[in-house]
Amino acid sequence: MTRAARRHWLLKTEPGEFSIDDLERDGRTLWTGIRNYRARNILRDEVKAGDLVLIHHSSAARVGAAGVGRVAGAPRPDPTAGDPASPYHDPRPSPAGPRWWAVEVEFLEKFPEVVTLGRMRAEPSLAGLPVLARGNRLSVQPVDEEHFRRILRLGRSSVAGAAAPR
DNA sequence: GCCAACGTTGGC
DNA sequence: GCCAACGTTGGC
Repeated sequence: MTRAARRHWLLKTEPGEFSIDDLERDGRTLWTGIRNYRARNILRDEVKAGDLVLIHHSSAARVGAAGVGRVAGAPRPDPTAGDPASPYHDPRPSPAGPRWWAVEVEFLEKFPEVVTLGRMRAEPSLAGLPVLARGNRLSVQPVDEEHFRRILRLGRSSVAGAAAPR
């Protein structure tokens, strides 16, 4: 383990817009449309190529971690910000350089079942995970490596999981 | 659809 | 720079 250890993140998406299935189908995608400064700062300044990300479905029937991806390149200016045809178009001038940033994400795996927020909350070892905090709206969030591993384990074992509600 | 929590805007 | 009003997010 080096000091420059790979970091782990959670990326929110509304599956009605873009889901883990879409990412699996496409193989990779440019993760655009982040329009919050705190999320932007994390994306632009901290996310590195090779970092692993949980793909998190929000505003969905099953809210939670749906799979895993990997950051496939350095963050770059979000092209949708300058595209009048995009719902994420931001017409404001940005004289000091790009305001919004995006990053390429490649598909790694889809969990057999979404690891729901309820499932995560039932897991004492996931205490402190930012996405579980009340009122947390950040669309790019850090995830501890240990938390990441535990969610991965939950996701991979969810079919065989004993406590899956029907 | 409700509504709590958060973020942004804008008058002062 | 304060802060109230407004808009958005997002779980439920």
